[in-house]
Amino acid sequence: MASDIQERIKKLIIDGRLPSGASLPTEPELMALLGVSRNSVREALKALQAMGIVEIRHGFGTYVGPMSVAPMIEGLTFRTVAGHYRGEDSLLQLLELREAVETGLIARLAGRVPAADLAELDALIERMEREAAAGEVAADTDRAFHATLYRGLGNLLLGEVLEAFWDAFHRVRTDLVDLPQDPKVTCRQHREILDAVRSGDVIRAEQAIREHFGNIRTRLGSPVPTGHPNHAYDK
Amino acid sequence: MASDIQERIKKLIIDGRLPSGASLPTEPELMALLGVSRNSVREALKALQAMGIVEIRHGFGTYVGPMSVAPMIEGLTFRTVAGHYRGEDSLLQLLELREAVETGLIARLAGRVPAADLAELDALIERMEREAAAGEVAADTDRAFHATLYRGLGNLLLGEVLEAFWDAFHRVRTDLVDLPQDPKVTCRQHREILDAVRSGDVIRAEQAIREHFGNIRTRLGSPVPTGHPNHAYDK
DNA sequence: TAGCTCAGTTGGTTAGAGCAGCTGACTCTT
DNA sequence: AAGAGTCAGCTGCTCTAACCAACTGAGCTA
Repeated sequence: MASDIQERIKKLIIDGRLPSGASLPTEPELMALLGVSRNSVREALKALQAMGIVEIRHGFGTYVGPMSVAPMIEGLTFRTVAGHYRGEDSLLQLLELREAVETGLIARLAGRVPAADLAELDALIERMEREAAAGEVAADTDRAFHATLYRGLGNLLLGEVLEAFWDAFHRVRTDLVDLPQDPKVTCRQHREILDAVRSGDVIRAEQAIREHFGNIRTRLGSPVPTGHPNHAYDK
Repeated sequence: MASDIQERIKKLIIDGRLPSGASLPTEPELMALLGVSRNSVREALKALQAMGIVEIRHGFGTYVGPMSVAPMIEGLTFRTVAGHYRGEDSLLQLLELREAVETGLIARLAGRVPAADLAELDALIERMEREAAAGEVAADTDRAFHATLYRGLGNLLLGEVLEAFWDAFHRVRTDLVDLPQDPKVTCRQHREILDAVRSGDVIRAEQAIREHFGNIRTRLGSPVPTGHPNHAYDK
């Protein structure tokens, strides 16, 4: 009976073709509509909120959520942190996931990034160089670089997933280990990635991405795979 | 105050180094421990359950969840279904996500799949052929093929994510559109993928994966991108 | 000894009351 | 007449207290 409530609320959204931001019935209305107590309604809404399906604003109302993949960040982050504290190499796994996916995608991208994005990427590298010279590089600058890079693939969902991976990794990294950063190296690697992608050189682009991740991996204290992108059986 | 409760329960797990399946305090114990009412405890647990962080068993107790990425399937599925009903091409986007990621990964895989996995993949294709001849192909056979294929990358997290994408796509597909299936074509394509990967021919492997997804895409009623894996600016 | 029964524990659900944040209309001041 | 301050009302948030439902395990019965 209980989890049906979640399903029935989801059905309300689906059947009503409600877009993100549309307002949902109030708690008392849902009680009447679904024939359950307030408590059950609230528990269902809490669960849906955790999945990003609804958005609850205190004193205002309940709304259809942004439908982003953001909620998965929470789960990924927790999983990684918990694994790390239990002595697993969960952070490395998350990094390898990003490396594997981004290396694969860069080939589709080389030589096909629209001029507008290229310009934006140039600006982002310059911004990072300025920040590096000034001292601290804002985390958002790195994030924006990766996000803008893959925007050219023209798939909104894919972009969101990659950002989610980035966010999870970033959150875990700052929470857990204080990774030594050399902003200048990061700048140079970003520039190399951009140059390779701009020139359409697939091999070089893959190499650049791999080196970028290899750099992070090294700072993570893990051996870098030898000579080949695949490292499935290195251990 | 409210969402702090979730954080504090998560902290219990982290600080206690609790592994998946470990039992958590009972609801009354959590009330005393956190100094909040039962209702608030339950709402927090419901949210954590939705994220796969805890697992609640009626009449038995509350436990640390499996920490899988399974919960994201729920969110992805809903997002896709909702988008579909609102006239967006969300299902196509999900398929493209899978295609982009799997095409990218196959290059890392070609020629590096361990013999045991190759044998298993052979068996899976044979099983699918038998099922195809008998009539209906079990969905799990296709799922197992994709899962086994990428197992060789040696990253458990990556495998889980790919399975989550597969699951979401499968669920939406069966719920929404009754995609015409030609099991024989699927069998042939799986065999081509396996042959290419076995021979270590990266180009052919990518081509085979692309063709496999192109096949699904066509049945989805969408134009197949012309001549190049990238289709960012075809529209 | 094998199986059943029942008491105790745990989560599930309901009800009612009061708290807290936000909005919009109303009123008072300028 | 225009602006700012106030307040009534809606909304979600939290708490208490009681009972229902599922599961376990000890003890009883055959």
